[in-house]
Amino acid sequence: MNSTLSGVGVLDKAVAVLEAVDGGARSLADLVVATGLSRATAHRLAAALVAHDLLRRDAEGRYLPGLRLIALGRAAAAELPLAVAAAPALERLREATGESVQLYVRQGPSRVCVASLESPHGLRTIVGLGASLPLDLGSAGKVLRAEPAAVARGWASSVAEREPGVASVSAPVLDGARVVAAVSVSGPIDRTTRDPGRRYATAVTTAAREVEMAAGLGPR
Amino acid sequence: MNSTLSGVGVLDKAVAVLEAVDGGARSLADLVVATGLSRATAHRLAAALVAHDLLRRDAEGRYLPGLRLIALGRAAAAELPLAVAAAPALERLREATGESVQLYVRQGPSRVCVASLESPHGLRTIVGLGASLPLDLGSAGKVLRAEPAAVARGWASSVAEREPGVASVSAPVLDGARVVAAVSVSGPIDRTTRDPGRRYATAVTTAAREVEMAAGLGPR
DNA sequence: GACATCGTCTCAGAATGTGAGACAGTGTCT
DNA sequence: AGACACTGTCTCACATTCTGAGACGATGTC
Repeated sequence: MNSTLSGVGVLDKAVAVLEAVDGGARSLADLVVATGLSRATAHRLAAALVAHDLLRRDAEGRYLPGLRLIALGRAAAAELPLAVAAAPALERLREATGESVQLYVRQGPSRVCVASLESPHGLRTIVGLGASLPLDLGSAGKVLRAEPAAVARGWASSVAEREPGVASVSAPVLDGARVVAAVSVSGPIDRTTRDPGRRYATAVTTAAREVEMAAGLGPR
Repeated sequence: MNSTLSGVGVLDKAVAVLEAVDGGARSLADLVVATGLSRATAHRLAAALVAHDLLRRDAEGRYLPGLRLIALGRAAAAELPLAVAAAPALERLREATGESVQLYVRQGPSRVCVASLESPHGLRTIVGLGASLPLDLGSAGKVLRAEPAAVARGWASSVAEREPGVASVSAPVLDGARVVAAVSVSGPIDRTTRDPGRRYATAVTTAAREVEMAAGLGPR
């Protein structure tokens, strides 16, 4: 199940417990099956996490993510200079395209959405802030993987790759030659057409340059 | 022995590391002084947390809160039925008063802000979502402590108690006789006057009743 | 009434985490 | 140039800490 290289330790188990509750309220028994720990161990770790407010219990005794996490989450978001610097450029990109806009950074074997603006349309792409998406699917994945074709052209597109009915165009945010993030526009194929690059590539690459400028980076 | 505050264990140390970085980027040496751990231990724990994306490292090698935290934080916020149910009532309260509005819940020895709407005024009270504030100061503190005078009257007020220049009025959100949260309005004394209750008590208690209704609770 | 399932707690055994110290790399004085 | 004071990283023998089977009382369900 869990595949990080780590000799099993308390911390790894505690994190497993923490991640088990991020889908919703879980009873102790649920935690046991989700983590593979023994009842005694799951109970002990959960109790310890509760003591630190990383977990809390509802009236029925089930475990929920603790309130401390919402403060830590905000600290994590605030400590992302790129996301805050990028905000104005992303806002302009949303206005120019009318579609949902996201900023992704690479995170080990996946990509994490660190900024998300939604299209004003009724039918729109929605990616939750902090959401973890696969690196091998979608235009942003190509960009973050530094796929040769994407690097050469300065942008990448995908149609119904990660999600049916959705197309997207992404451009790399560069620091020198290093890809540090991907600016992405996505929307329903009906609006984006099956060749979304034609429509949005210019706007997206422009936005990527603006982000670099605002963040003090640059392609050099 | 005592199960409330645990004797030192890995988990407690890991949490100490996690909390050390929520103020900003920290070098390993910073972590050592902040946590009191040995360099070797701090390094090992930090590395383990990085593997779980609960910590990350910037270009200079310093430790920052990890991106996984922002997803967990959002999950924690989403899992707060009270906060989501309260949103419309709080919005109405902000419109009615023109001041910043917060919802607090008790958290052990302090109170945590679980919903925060800011006043449209240029000069306004700002309380970060997830912020942890003292329970012994401010009108919301009185309410959450179930201070007799506050319970009897149905609301509490404070002037320049927690923060100079700021006054607030809070009302309890009740489930039966139990105080589950505090609805709070706060602003600069110049606007709220030195008797903020006169001005806002009705609106705040009304909002508290609306929150109870929306959350399926009630004073009975 | 018998039975299943829940959360909680204890305890002996062992696996796990621990800190001193070695190490290489970097920056700063003299 | 050297000497020095820092970094962050890693190893290793030791013992502290965590572990899981199982007992327990409460609840819930046939």
